[in-house]
Amino acid sequence: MPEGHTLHRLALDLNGAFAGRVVFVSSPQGRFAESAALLDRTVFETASAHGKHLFAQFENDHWLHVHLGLIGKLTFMAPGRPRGEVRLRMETADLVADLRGPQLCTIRTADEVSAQMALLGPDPLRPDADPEIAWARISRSGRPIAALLMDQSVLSGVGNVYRAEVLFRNRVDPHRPGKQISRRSWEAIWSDLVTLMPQGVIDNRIDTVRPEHTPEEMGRPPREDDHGGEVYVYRRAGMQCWVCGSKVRTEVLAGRNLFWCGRCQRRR
DNA sequence: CTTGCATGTGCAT
DNA sequence: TGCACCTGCAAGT
Repeated sequence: MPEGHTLHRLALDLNGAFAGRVVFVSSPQGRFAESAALLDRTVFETASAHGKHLFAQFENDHWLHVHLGLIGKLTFMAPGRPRGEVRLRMETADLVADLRGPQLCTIRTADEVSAQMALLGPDPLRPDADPEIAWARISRSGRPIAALLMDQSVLSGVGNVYRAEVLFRNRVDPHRPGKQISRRSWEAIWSDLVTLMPQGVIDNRIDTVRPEHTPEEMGRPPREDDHGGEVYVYRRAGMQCWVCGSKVRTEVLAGRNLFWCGRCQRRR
């Protein structure tokens, strides 16, 4: 489930487990063995996330840079033999963190980390984020707002679930070009992300349904969506919109499956 | 058992 | 625009 909230949650969990401690680092699967040796038995200083990127600072200007991609996972468990293909293992006497299937796992210097962060747009989960930087790009672009929200150089951390849900919650047509989005709508979208995403970090899942639209309020049977949360439109193609009852639509936009309600989402 | 799909990105064409 | 990457899970046989 790697959208931005997942990486920020992992940074918190890594800090809770390892910050300030000497850690054992290895690569059971072997592909990260040389790099793991550089980190092994050194101090894990601190972890942080920017968008979908995870950074962990170790001693000696060694920064671990991880991107989970679509299928990568970082899981915690009690010490024991690794199960499956584990690219990177970090551990202390009482806790193990195993990384599997990452898109990217490499060691960088502080300068390289800064350069990487400079490529990323403002992250709604970071207190230092400046939404004006994103608005400057969006308000000049002819690309659909649904594509701009996914572009990590415009803003970072939003993935396919948050893009569909934040556009629904703010009744914005996903196809509307950025330059035709009103300042008012953009401010509503950004502030909604600043509300939704920290809740995602706390819950470790994405829930977007407002209290007035919960199954109890709407007289619907309770259910869990495939991704493990309650959402309005994501992966609900062909099903009834929970607000207006019309069919949830889907199409591929910016290379990913987009979901939206053609009746509810008409705002500029 | 096999197949297909997925919350992502980057490279080739 | 398409696909390769790589793992887990759910659905189908």
